[in-house]
Amino acid sequence: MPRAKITEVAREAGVSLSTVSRVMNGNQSVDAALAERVREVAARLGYTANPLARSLVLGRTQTISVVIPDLANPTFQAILRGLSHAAAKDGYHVLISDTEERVEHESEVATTTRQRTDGVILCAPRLPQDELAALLPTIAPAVVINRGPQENAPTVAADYGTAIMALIDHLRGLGHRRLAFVSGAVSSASGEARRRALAAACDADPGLEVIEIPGGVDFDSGAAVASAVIDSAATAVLAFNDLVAMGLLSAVSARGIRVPEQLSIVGFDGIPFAAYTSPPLTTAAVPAADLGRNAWAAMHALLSGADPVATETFIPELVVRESTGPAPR
Amino acid sequence: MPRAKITEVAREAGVSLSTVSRVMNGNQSVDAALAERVREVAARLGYTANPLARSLVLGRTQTISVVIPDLANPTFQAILRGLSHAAAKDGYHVLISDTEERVEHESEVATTTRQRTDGVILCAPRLPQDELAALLPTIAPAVVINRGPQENAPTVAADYGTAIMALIDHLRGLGHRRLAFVSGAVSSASGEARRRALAAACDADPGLEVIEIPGGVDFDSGAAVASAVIDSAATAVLAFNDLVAMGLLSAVSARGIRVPEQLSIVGFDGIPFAAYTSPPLTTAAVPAADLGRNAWAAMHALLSGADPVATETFIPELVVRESTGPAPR
DNA sequence: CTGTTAGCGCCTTCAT
DNA sequence: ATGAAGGCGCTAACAG
Repeated sequence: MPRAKITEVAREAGVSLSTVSRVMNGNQSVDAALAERVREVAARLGYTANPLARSLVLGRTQTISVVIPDLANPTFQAILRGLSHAAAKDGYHVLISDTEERVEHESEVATTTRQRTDGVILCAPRLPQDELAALLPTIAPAVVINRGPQENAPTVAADYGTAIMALIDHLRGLGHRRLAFVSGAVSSASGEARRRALAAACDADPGLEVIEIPGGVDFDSGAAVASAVIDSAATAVLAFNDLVAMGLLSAVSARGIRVPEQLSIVGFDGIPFAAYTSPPLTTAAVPAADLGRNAWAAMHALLSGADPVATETFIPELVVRESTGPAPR
Repeated sequence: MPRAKITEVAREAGVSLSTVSRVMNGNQSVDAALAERVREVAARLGYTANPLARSLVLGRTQTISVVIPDLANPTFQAILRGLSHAAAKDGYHVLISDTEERVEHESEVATTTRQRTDGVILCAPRLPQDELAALLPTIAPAVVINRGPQENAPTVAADYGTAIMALIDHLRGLGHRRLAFVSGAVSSASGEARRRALAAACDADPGLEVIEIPGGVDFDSGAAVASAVIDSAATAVLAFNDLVAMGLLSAVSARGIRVPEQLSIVGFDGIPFAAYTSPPLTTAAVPAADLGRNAWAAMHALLSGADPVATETFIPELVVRESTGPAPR
């Protein structure tokens, strides 16, 4: 019960505030014996410096703000986890904000939370680039996750384009030529990256065809596009993420379609559960925890005045499981 | 960019600090015209009161601390999500701490984070009751999740006992008499509740047999006990949670055991993914987001001086899916 | 080496 | 209705 204030410790130990403060902060310039006495009194009183007061005078809170769009999404959860563990290891606290996919609030949340923290790590896939660019300088130091390189903040991101390529190559290798792409309903940074990669793949291989089917980002939206996918006559489908893939897999299976014999499905993200569907999902595993860990490392560097890398990129790993197989016929 | 301090606003508006403060806090005792002018200047300068300074003088931070044992666990994630959404709605921030299942740190984390927040919501299933009891008064106000009623803090919990009963009744109804229980390796509050319910069921029905198999709390530990489960000759198994159930389901399936024809499996928690395994998992759905929401409500009441309910209990819902079926033979 | 004196930025009596 | 002054609890010059 850190009820005790520095004043009481000082009085009890018969010294001045400054001395107590020095001792508590490990300032060597205090007589050893005196320091020991102070420490003892402090211990006896259960004294700990009030972090708020320290923050006010020191100008730092030992806390960072993390804003993410959706705590229900396993990928963001993993990012948060890696981040929070890493920050904790360095003695930092994490203030978490879930914007619940309401893009209009992201800037404000970032700004507001920034005031009570030392910096913000921003995961805002759908925030328009110009807004983001305008926001960043006002909340520095900031680190951005899963967006292209930024003017005013280091960036930690997965390379969605390359991962999509790997997925496509995998499918092409299996003989698939007509692909469906269930895109996230909303235009996100990573969605764009996916789309670009798809387009590039089509350009490179005229025999390849990709039908884009608008969808969402969760189970339900995956299930919802089942008909559209089937109607598309595609032999393989790239889902926006594993959640969508799982919803889709479940829905098409329910309609008697066999995966992968009649339809191959690939997910994206590599959430742990993707290994437990039936059949297990082929996917591109985004090292989300690493993203989080590295986002913290970048922030830590910023906070420590070290010069951080401006852009860090992770290549998702292609994980081939049983939801993909040779193209039918 | 809330760079502006109250002093600048005051100077710019030609008034005193106090006036600005009053205006910003909606204190009516300020001349309307003057107030308007101040507001305008404040807006122009992008002024916002420094939350840290306010916290220091006001003695409240508008932030609560949430400590949970494992951010990788979907149930805790859901709790956090419900909690954070509810708190945000009331204008509160959330400082999140993941103790990574290191029970020895839970007290300290709670104490430390309490100092920078207005209260702590504690999810510490394995913290010994006496330690918890000793801790609570020192971190008040506190709210405890998923533990028995506490002396010094309101409690929000799922009724594990009743849920286990429902699961057992379901299995008994299917003719199962020899059950395996894959217990979490560690003794947690909810683990005890499960065990008690199991024991009670055995007492009530001498024909019922329950073999306890020590396990963990995640996929891998579920897979790890596959042999033990098979060797136990049980016709149905209650997994500690859905994760364990999934790992187990996957492992026994790989050994050619058909679920539920040869072995019924039930999980616990009702994580979203449990619906997507093959076969989909019968489970007891803990309303985790509700737990979180209500934990916040309890904290909010505490913070507002309202008298909160001391103990709130949620009954998990039995969700019957295809992983359970009639006992073989 | 230790104590005294200023603030950090804001809110709040207390006067006026 | 407004301003001046004190203090929230602590750290950091600045003096001794």
